[in-house]
Amino acid sequence: MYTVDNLSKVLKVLGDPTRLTMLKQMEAGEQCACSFVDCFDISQPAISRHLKMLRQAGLLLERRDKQWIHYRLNETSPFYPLVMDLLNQTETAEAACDCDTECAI
Amino acid sequence: MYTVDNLSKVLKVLGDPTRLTMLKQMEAGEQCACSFVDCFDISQPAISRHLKMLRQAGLLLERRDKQWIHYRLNETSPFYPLVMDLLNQTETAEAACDCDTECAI
DNA sequence: ACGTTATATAACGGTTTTGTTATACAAAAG
DNA sequence: CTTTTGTATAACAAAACCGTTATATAACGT
Repeated sequence: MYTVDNLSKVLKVLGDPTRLTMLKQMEAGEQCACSFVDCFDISQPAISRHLKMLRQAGLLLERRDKQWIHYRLNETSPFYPLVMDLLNQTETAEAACDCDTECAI
Repeated sequence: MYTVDNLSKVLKVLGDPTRLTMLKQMEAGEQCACSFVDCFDISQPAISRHLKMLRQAGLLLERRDKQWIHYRLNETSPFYPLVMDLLNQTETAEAACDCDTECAI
């Protein structure tokens, strides 16, 4: 069971279209931070902060590979089932977002 | 299927402890606006605005009875299943909140 | 060593949120 | 008609949010 406080904090983090789209993209698997920078029309520092909020909410895990940092959904988060449920019910981001990730491992 | 935009807007509205607690209380059935005023340590206008946000998100329906306005979950909202799912997984508000609703119909 | 690429942080500004108090409106009660 | 009770709106202030640019850090490539 969630508490109202814990759940409302996570929902607040989820309640942003940029962050929700990021999560949707990570549904397919690990994503390099640089791919988000390519996908969105906001600055790299803005991307970095959105990722930080998702991380601090415990929703993401990161893996460093050389100079690239790859983010993925944290399957051990108590909110992971909720997040997956939401993402499953959400349309794929339309913006095709050429995430061919040059930085692919 | 939700769109990222629609879902993020609703999650933003849900991402507040006061509003989430309000919804949790309405899980049990219709609630008079005045009962919320008794329950929370915020002013009546603040309560009124939280209710308005929930209403505008399509999550609530209202029923006027004399001078009292009763709110209930909108079961026809496309987000109703999601809201119920969340509420079911959330602990009952601890603050006993003497909602014996003097204003009972 | 130096420059380049990827990421994070700092500092700042505009907008939104969330509370407040004061006031208006609606309905009931005296 | 005037007062009381319940609810909504207006106007305002403090805090949070989300973007920006500038700068720092980390790791690689030459």
